[in-house]
Amino acid sequence: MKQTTTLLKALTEETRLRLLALLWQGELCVCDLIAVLQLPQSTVSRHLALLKNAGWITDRRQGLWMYYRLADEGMPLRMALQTAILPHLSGLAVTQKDLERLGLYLEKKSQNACG
Amino acid sequence: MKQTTTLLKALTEETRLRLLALLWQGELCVCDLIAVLQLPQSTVSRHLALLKNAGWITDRRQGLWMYYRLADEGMPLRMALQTAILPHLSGLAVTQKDLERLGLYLEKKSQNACG
DNA sequence: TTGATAAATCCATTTATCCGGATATAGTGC
DNA sequence: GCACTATATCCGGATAAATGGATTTATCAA
Repeated sequence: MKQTTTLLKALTEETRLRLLALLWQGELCVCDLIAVLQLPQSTVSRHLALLKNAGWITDRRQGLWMYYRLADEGMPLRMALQTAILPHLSGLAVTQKDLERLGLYLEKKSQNACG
Repeated sequence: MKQTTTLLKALTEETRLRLLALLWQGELCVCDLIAVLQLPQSTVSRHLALLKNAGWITDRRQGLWMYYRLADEGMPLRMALQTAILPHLSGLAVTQKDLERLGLYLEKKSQNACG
């Protein structure tokens, strides 16, 4: 039961839902997420840590950057919740704005990388 | 987004999950739920009110008794979450004990009604 | 109207959660 | 080792939730 409520508690905060919706698009590093959400670094990092502890996401270090992505198949409840929630999130205005910002941000980032 | 988090927040408390699992069995009145959960009346009543406000359950008065049951079809997100969570809950030890207590309680209750 | 019962609401207290600046840690390159 | 950057963690204050006893409200029956 504890594990169940931990999993669910992780979902009850707008910033964390926005993070999950963004990570649904694929792997992103913390600095990407900070740029898109436009929130303080400590806030984003804290929410990511909580999502990770709850089992929603996993991380991977590459040099200085930490990349986060949705966790792989695992707990059936988590998979079922994911199926229920992610499509719903993508219909919300907040999420759509975030995804738009993400698109612009990644575009600009790739230009810089080549220039 | 607010509605989404409200719906999810309602799920982040053990007592409320136990209530939902019990009501999955069918309509029950507050006194039934108090008897099974063995918690103070004000605690149970408060959690029921919260679940109702979030849209998870509906109530119906019959004389002195208030009967609660899971809400009918409605918000797609709620239905999807329900589908994800209720089967999971019924596999948990806490829920199984509750259902067992419910069975014993209802049996005793029906005997009293006839005797 | 009165008395009894079921349930909701109030209240004060405790507990959990969130926030963001400050600080610590980890990795990179010189 | 030292400077630099990305990220994690710490900390004190603010806000939100949960708790359960006491009180209130609603309903019924005599």
